Amino acid sequence: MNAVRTFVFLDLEATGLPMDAPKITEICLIAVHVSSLYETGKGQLPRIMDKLCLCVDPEKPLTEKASNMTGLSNENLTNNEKQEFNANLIQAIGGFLKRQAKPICLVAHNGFSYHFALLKTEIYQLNVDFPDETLCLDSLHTFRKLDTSTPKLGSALTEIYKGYFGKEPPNSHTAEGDALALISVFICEARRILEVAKYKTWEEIRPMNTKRDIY
DNA sequence: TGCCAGGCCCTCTTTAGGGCCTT
Repeated sequence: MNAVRTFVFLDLEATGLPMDAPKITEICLIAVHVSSLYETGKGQLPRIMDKLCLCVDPEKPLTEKASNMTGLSNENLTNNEKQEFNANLIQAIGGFLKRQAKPICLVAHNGFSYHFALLKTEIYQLNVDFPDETLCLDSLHTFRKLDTSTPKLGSALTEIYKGYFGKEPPNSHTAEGDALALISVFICEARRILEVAKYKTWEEIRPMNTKRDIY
């Protein structure tokens, strides 16, 4: 396997958790070249980042908790005339990824069980898919593999961030805010993370359980 | 009618159960 040249940090906001058969309400992809991961100091963000952030009409009600947490609602998404998860969005993501140096690795916190799985479910419903050679890395699993004795870290993204920076991550529970927080902590441990990283291919990602009616 | 994820990790484990993490 060729060494990853671009890490694309992914965060989704959605109508709920997997038991709610969620639909995406916001997606953010931030692409960072591997050289920037090594050259950026702790507490700084890379100067060169490509960002794609899109709000999405989920076409189903948000749970109250999800709406309160994210600040997104069916009302404000509709009032802003956001489109559903459709071919335009897939085309935008596809074009964004094509601009990045390959191989590409998507990174998300709890990605294997949530973000990648949900994104794959939504993409499948449009009868399209990402290239199978796209790699995926779950930062939740990866951080748990690290020796976190100093500082003592929880494994939630906010806890990991507080462990390194001693404060709450800014703009938490917005897709861009969480993606940037993930980049910040990833940079703190980039070399160690890449030593223990266990990648999956996009093909290996299991879609989120869809046995319940999602419409 | 009721339906309530799932992969990973830890331990009071391995013939299992429970908690974490994501909105």
